[in-house]
Amino acid sequence: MGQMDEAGVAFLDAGHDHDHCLEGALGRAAALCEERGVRLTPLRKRVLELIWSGHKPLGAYEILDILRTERRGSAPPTVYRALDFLLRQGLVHRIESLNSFVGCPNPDSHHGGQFLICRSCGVAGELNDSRIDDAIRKSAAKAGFEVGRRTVEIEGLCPHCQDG
Amino acid sequence: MGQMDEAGVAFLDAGHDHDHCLEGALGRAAALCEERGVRLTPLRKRVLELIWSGHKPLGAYEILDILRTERRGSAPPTVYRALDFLLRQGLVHRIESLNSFVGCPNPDSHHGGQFLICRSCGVAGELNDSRIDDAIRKSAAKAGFEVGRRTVEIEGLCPHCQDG
DNA sequence: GAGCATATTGTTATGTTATATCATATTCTT
DNA sequence: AAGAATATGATATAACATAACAATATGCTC
Repeated sequence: MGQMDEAGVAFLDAGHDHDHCLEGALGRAAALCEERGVRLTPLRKRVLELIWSGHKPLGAYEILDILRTERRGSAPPTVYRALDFLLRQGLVHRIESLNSFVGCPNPDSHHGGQFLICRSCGVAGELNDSRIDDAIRKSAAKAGFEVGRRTVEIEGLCPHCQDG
Repeated sequence: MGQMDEAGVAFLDAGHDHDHCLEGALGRAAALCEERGVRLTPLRKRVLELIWSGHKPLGAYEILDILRTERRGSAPPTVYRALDFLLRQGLVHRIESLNSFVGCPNPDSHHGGQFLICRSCGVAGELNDSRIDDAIRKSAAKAGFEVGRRTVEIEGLCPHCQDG
């Protein structure tokens, strides 16, 4: 699996081993939670797993539809509470422009994600380009604005979908 | 009223004439629609006016609550249709992270806006820093991604709200 | 391991945001 | 004036999210 550089993104990983990526993500998540003394319960783990099972952002109700087939009594709060936990731990990101959620490949450092979202196939790749962040910080500083959470979501066409 | 530079933003305009800003926006909107052969009907104009009546992004249902006091039969589609029109004409922007809408100070050129949004007072200032856009374009190009709509929303504290 | 505090999940209800659909009315074109 | 296209009225429902309280599980102290 390709190593991510500063601006690396999933789209580049052609010979991408998806199962390995999922297992890796779950393993890192478990380790991180252990380290932090927070509980990655079966429910939370399952939701994270569902989110990581593809690179397409998943809506809360899509997750719920799957959970309902597995756990009786699943309801919207079931999902939203698990998502709250995963968001707080930096294990998933919310894509504002899609009301959806994706796994975070770098959960160690809390960061606002930058996303490239393909309008054709729906895949979302996370970018973490410090130059974008620098440009934002400089521009905000010029306006005397103290920067908090950043939302950067770029809709467009991924390399695989540009041919058609 | 302060002239906007490349990265100018409403927060900087201390001796800011608000009514003039509103009238200016409505005037420009009317001229643009005339030019484009599209109709800025009374309803659409009123919605735009409501959005421009403050610098805080307005939710569709906030707009609706006001419309209901003015036009019998106002309903969600009334608002969303007007918003669709205004968005298509570039007269307003949608703030994804707030599910809200703000007026666009530069409706001539279609562009994805960049916003600084104060978590304390709620005011949203539009930025249009080409360096942020350049950084995004470069980073996307590196990933082979064809850039479409950009969503850049920075939550934080505006100069006026940093004292407390 | 019994008792207690805390955290997690179950359950029901409701709030908020957005769209589908069809009817009616207005405007533009010829 | 007739017909096409656009805009609005009206009703219903879909999609997204949270409030509030009950029940259960977990961790801690003794």
